[in-house]
Amino acid sequence: MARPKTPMLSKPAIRGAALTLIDRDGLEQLSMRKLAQELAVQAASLYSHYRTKEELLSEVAEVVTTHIDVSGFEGGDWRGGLAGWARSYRTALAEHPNLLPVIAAGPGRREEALRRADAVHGGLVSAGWPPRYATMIGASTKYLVVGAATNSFARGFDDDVRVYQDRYPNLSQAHRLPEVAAEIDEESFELALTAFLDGLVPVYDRVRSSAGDGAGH
Amino acid sequence: MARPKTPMLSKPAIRGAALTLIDRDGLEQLSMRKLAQELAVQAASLYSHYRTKEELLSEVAEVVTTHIDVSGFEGGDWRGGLAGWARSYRTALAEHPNLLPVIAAGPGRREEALRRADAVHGGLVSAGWPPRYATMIGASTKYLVVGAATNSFARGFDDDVRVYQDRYPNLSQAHRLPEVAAEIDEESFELALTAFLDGLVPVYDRVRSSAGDGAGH
DNA sequence: CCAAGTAACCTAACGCTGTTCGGTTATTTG
DNA sequence: CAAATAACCGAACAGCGTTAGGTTACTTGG
Repeated sequence: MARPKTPMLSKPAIRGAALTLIDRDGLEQLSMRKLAQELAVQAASLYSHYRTKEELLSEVAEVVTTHIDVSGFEGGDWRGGLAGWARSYRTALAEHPNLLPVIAAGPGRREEALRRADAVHGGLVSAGWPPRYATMIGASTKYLVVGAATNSFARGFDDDVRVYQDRYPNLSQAHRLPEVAAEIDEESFELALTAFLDGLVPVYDRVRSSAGDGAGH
Repeated sequence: MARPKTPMLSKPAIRGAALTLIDRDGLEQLSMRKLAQELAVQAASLYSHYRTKEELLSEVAEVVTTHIDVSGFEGGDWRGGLAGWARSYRTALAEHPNLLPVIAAGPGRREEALRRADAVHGGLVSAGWPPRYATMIGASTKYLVVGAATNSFARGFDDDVRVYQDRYPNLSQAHRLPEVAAEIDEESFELALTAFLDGLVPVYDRVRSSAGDGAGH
């Protein structure tokens, strides 16, 4: 075949098929050949639209990143803004757990990811945090989200609960049954987020009361 | 060549060479052929000692895991125990950042990783936390450590600071310069850990004062 | 309106990957 | 002392990301 009358491929179509395959079969199972097959095309044709597989994955991650909400900082509510961002971030990752390694690899040059990082930083500074703290708090919150997602979705423990049964008495196996695993993950994340934000309040007060001491930026 | 008089390979030797190559060239650059070459051997010979590359990587991760210290829980000091575990965990990851994806993928069936998870859980329960909270706190702390390590070492942002310069005014580029990046990472982690532990104290008091209400396990 | 250029597909191939097979020989076991 | 096992080898398999070069449709400049 040569060039078709109507194009068979487009960046959105490729992205969509890639995300579908990743969601269904896992990140490692995605190959350019399989992806091409899904699109009824030869693998080499994909390179007319994306220069490398990495570039494609980056754009797929970008799409998912778009669903992260950073609007909660309005009105100077840094606590609510952070909590909303963190929950929305975690939800976005939860919807495409197999894509996590790509997203966790960092924003790189992805516009949407950078725009959001910028918005969070700006929201914290507007609420009164010194820029240096804003950087650290943004990073810390992301630690929590990415760490939680990694542990939850990367199948942290082995599926076979019987492995732990006898040898590790403290790993109460009841908590690791698949049925409750998701619930535990959710609660752990909420506990961590709440404790972290609670622990940040006195820091905020301390930092604010000593504003101008040279503790800023 | 056939079977040599004295064995050229051993599991520790293979593990060691693998870790060296991973540290030097990165996880993706490690292939069975390159590893074999480093050991002056053919790739197929490695399969006399390890069934798959995955099994090898798991054992390499196990070695690194061994350096994580969980001894700080003695005397019922859950706060000190957690902090010590978290810092030691982070340090172990920092020494072999390229191995992080393997370790973050979860304990799987690695003995050392499981033993440590068990020890942390036991330490928390001995200190008075209900088992369910012990599970969540262990998970949360790991979130922080793994998240921090992921963000720090996965080259979160692009090396070229100029990319951000104009378009994202809030991402104060000074904080992203390579020279201070490590410092920021360290401080962010400490801030997050301290805030998290501080935020946990009131939860502890609350949970303890209502012991026997049915809030346990 | 036609020529040149570009875009979108193709087939074929390159060098790489993890892994398996069958062969050879040294050591261990019954 | 025979049989089994362990530890190496060379060669090969299927699959990977990617590139080169070919063919044809659409778009653009003169």
